[in-house]
Amino acid sequence: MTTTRPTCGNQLLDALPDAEWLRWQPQMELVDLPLGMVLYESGSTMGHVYFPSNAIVSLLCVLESGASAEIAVVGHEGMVGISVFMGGGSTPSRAVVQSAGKGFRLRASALTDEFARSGPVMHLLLRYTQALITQMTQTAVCNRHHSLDQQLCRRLLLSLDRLPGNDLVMTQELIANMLGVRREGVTEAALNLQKAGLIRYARGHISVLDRPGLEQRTCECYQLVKTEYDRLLPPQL
Amino acid sequence: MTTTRPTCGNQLLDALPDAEWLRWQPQMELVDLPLGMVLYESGSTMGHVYFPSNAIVSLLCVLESGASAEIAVVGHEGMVGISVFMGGGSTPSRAVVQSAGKGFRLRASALTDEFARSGPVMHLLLRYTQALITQMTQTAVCNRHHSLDQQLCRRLLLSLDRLPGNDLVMTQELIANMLGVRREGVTEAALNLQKAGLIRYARGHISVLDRPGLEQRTCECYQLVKTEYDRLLPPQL
DNA sequence: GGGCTTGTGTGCTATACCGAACAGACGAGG
DNA sequence: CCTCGTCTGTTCGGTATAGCACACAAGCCC
Repeated sequence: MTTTRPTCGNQLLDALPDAEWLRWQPQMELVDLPLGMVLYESGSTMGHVYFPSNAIVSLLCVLESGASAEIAVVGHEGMVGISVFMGGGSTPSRAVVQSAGKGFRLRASALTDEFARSGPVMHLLLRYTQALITQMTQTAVCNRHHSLDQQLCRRLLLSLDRLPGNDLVMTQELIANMLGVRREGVTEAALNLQKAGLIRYARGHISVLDRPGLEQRTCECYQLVKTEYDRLLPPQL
Repeated sequence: MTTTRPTCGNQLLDALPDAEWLRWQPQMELVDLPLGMVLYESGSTMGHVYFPSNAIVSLLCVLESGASAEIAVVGHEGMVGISVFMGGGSTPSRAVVQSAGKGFRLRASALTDEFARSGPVMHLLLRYTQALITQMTQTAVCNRHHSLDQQLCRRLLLSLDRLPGNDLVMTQELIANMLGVRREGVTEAALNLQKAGLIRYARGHISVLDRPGLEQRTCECYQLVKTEYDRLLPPQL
């Protein structure tokens, strides 16, 4: 019997080969990611990359007018800060903690060093980036063509997939910012879902009562993105 | 005096170091890219990658309902088929020639071989991918928050940047498919621009009369993406 | 010329979402 | 207890776009 490596809760980290894991371990910091924490501002140089374990991070694109839209969600399946290894070192978007929790932090230079080895880590990160791109593009079409009800379902499922249990902590105001719509619109959509018996919520706390119901009510975008993640990043590597 | 290498019209290819250029040259095919040609279908395996010279390719995301939206535009500044080296080998989007012209084609395996060398080509392609991601995300917010008039301006400028001269060949129907809106909406927006003296058009032919006017009327998204391309892929490498 | 396709303009209704204002309801803290 | 801030529900009017139907005009083929 070999002693198995302890899992850290982040799928990318847990998928690392042992050699890489040993190299990284001394440099990884476990950090708190409180709600609202800004990991990167638009255009800022990224000093670290983050691997969420039970936290969820939103990648937001903010316009001059202050209006915004979420372009992707990152939780225990991914990492925040891909432009560190893609090049450029910054993006014109903002990364905000949308559900508090913990995550691992690694200095950007450590990641670029690892990336320069062109080993399995590089290919893992590139496949992850490809999956992220799919999420972004599908979100874009979804914005354009699907109803707010459907988008709300999709968004709830995205959070649900990245958290244990069936409870979410998120106000309607927060959801509105993420979907890029008015708060009142979210109120209405949430009422629809509540009337249908799919969710129950009160003051920033949402309990999902009928997850299959949500999956049925949402648009194709949710499943399509999920399938692509599974294809590119199989749970068992 | 050394003999200078002939330029081929694609910025990525022209930016290749001589060593890589010599390796690639025998494998590159110059191909015709007629209007409407589908380079990749959603989910299909990519056998080649394409480097447009004077053609323009749209990356479209198509929904089950048949509705679609363009997520990015690729012309002489880039390449089509990034998922070949990102991993996976396919994307859930479609690549269609939106303006006829020529381009260079390379077998996917040749590109992955080159990529595996982890040389300057890899970093160039990754930076390009990063720029493409920016274009996708900005398009997503733009879809959400900006008016059809502004989006039409942006879209015309995108084509204009990738073609010589001031004339575009594109019907309103085609533009509507790309922007993910109704054809009638495009008619109205185009009328606005024509009344303002910015463009003139007739039966699929658009002449841009006042490019600065278009730039002024469009939203921030256009300039932001352009700036990011210039940052990541400086014209002089 | 006649008949066809393609591209463009227009007129309706329906609906989804925005903007703003406001009312109630709950929870925390003094 | 009361106050205050946060979160949610509701309302009303305005606008942008969808969906549909149709008219017209220009080019193409016969």
